Amino acid sequence: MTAITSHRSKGRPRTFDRAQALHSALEVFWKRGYEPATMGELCSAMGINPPSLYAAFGNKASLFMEAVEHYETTYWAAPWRLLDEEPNLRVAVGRFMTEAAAVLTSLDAPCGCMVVLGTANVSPEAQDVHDALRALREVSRTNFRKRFERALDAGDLPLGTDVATLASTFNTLLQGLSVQARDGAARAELERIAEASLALLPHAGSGAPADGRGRP
Amino acid sequence: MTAITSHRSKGRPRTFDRAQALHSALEVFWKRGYEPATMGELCSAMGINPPSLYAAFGNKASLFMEAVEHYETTYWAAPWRLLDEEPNLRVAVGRFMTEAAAVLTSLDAPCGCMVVLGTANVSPEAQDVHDALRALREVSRTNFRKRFERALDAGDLPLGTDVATLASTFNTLLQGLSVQARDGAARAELERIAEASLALLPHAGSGAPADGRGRP
DNA sequence: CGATTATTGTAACGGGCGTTACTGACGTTA
DNA sequence: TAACGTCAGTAACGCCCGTTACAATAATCG
Repeated sequence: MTAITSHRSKGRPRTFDRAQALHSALEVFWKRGYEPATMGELCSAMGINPPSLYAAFGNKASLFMEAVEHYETTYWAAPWRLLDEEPNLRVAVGRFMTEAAAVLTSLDAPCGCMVVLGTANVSPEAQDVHDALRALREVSRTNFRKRFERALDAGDLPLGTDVATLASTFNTLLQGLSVQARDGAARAELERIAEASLALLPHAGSGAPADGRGRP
Repeated sequence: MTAITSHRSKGRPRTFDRAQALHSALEVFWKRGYEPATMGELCSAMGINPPSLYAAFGNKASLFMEAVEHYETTYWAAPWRLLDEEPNLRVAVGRFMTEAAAVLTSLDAPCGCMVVLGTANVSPEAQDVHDALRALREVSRTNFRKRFERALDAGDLPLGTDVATLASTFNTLLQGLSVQARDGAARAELERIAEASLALLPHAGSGAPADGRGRP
């Protein structure tokens, strides 16, 4: 057999495509979650044996983290850019949430978001991985908040809008969509929820509610 | 030692309080989730040894399901009744979501909802438990939907309101709150999100949006 | 061509999991 | 009091987990 990637160093070259193996690992982790995914299952899906896996990726935790990076850039970089670049706030949020609904139902099996559900309940030994994913979830809220702050400056949100809470609310809804997707919700249903979420955005021009309560 | 519960049958009576042991098991399952909670940890918390546990509760799965029943009646029966009995829709929803925020942060450790996160990612062997909890999550949405249908009849929601999607949206938000709580969000923050969620309720009198889109 | 270096497949390692024999202790019944 | 039935504690079972020796193989370097 010949090497798939050209090697400059000495030694026997690996006979599998590292990037392709990583993508296979991603699918397993996505469907099963971090701890339920076994090394045997990963090896089968990647088409390699344990020593090859450990030589190429370190151990289970580092393989998972690399898979998460791959997941983020492959599936979520574009939606977040869309939220950022679309000038109309409501269009931006609506499209982002609709894209999210598509991503969360993109695999055949019920999946949801790997970052939200991947380490939803893990044993204490996996605390490191759990914390790393929590940091990524925090990034999601920050993305929302920055977008809403810009909208506030642009006059697309009423003065006095609590953008922090608004961002938390959308982030909460986004994470809830993962649970729905994992439970087998159809993409169309997630899209309806995505549309309904736009009602959370207060309209500029209407006075901003001081305490968030509606008129009784 | 004397028996704690009076026995009418023959044989040596058990020396521990079954209900109290169940509550201890609930706390462990709540904090850790179904599979990460080990029998050793459960036995320690319950103050008994494996044979006593198996004699009293069957096995891990049946102990978990019984703990879930106990959890539902102890923590969620009252909030759901509140949603059902409070006549004013917005007050009902607002109070329910606020109560939910309190429940989801009621334990010292980060917890979230046991039904939402308890079997978030499990190995295929625990499919039965996973399915049972999914059915319970479905009940949650049904509760919302019935309440909104009543509100529609009472004129508290505009004619033509998509109550099914509205119920799904609140259910999604509720499940997202569990992820937030598990990530260590403070109760006050969950309460702010709970208040913000009221914006999802369309006001009666304003025309119901035919397609859910806001005015551009 | 040897020497070196990395990868490969097989097979196994220690450890922790859920679960259960087994033996002794205890309270009820006859 | 003697027989019976259930519970308690110790210790172990089989299984599967993530991980790794080990020897064979295949490429590059001198």
